[in-house]
Amino acid sequence: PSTIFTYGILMNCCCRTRRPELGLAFFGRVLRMGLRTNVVVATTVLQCLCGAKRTDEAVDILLHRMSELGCVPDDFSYNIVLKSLCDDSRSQRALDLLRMWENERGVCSPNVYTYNTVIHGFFKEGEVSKACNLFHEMAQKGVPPNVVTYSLTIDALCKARAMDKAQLFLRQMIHKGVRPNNVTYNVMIHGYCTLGQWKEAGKMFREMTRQGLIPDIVTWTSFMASLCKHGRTKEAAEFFDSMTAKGHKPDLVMYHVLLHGYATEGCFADMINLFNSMATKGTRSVSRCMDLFNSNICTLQNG
DNA sequence: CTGACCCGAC
Repeated sequence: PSTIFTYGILMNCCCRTRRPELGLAFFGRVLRMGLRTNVVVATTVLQCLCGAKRTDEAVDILLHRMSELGCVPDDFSYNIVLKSLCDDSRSQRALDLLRMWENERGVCSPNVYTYNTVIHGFFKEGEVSKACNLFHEMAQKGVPPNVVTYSLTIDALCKARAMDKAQLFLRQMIHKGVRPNNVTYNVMIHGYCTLGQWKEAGKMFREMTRQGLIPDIVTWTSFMASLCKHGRTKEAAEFFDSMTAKGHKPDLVMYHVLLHGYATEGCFADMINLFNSMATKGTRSVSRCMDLFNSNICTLQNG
């Protein structure tokens, strides 16, 4: 009953559970069985290669081998490989590939995911002007920046301690009708907290809730991290306690932040207590991954 | 069956 679709699902699963080589092994079976590959499965192969840190092979397949397999790369194919190049700190190479894609004039062209990926890559590498050029270019080419584009730009400005410019961008996006989301406000709040500008952070927090947005675990964690960095771990701990008392489940990052705070201030007894409560409460991220894997295995067997 | 952004870390 195995069709190319079931292999696609299985390979995707291997990728998500961090077993890209296994996914590639399944693709080997697809080839041996003589099943006809479609563009989604070919793109999943790219994803597996990228996950296995074999980006150059992914580029080669994207540019040369996909047509041999009888399919045309689509926007997903390009975006996945571009992301991998950017993750490897080769954003300029990603931009070159983006240019090649534009010149192909095929069925699809770079979209908002594409630009966001490469802009983010440039910001991460400190290539601010290249990132800004792309920001302007996308709008000119009829791809308006969305909430992600603005959020990652605002994040870069905040990390460069340019809070005034970040604030300007926030106003600009609202003016252009792009609604800020939790991420947008989280990076602003984190920016102000990092600089110890608690008052401004509070303003952002109130603006966020006024917009009907609900602060999430990232909001709280970054707030706690800033408290710890300013030698106020005790307040961070009180915050943590009130959160858990309200039934909010801390995640691994939140524990790490508080543990690191305790460690910095030499509160070793508190560290041990927290460590023990961490072990009993546990985190479910790993088991969730396994659930995903199992349900997809079932799909395969039923197919 | 597929893609982009925020919190830690040494």
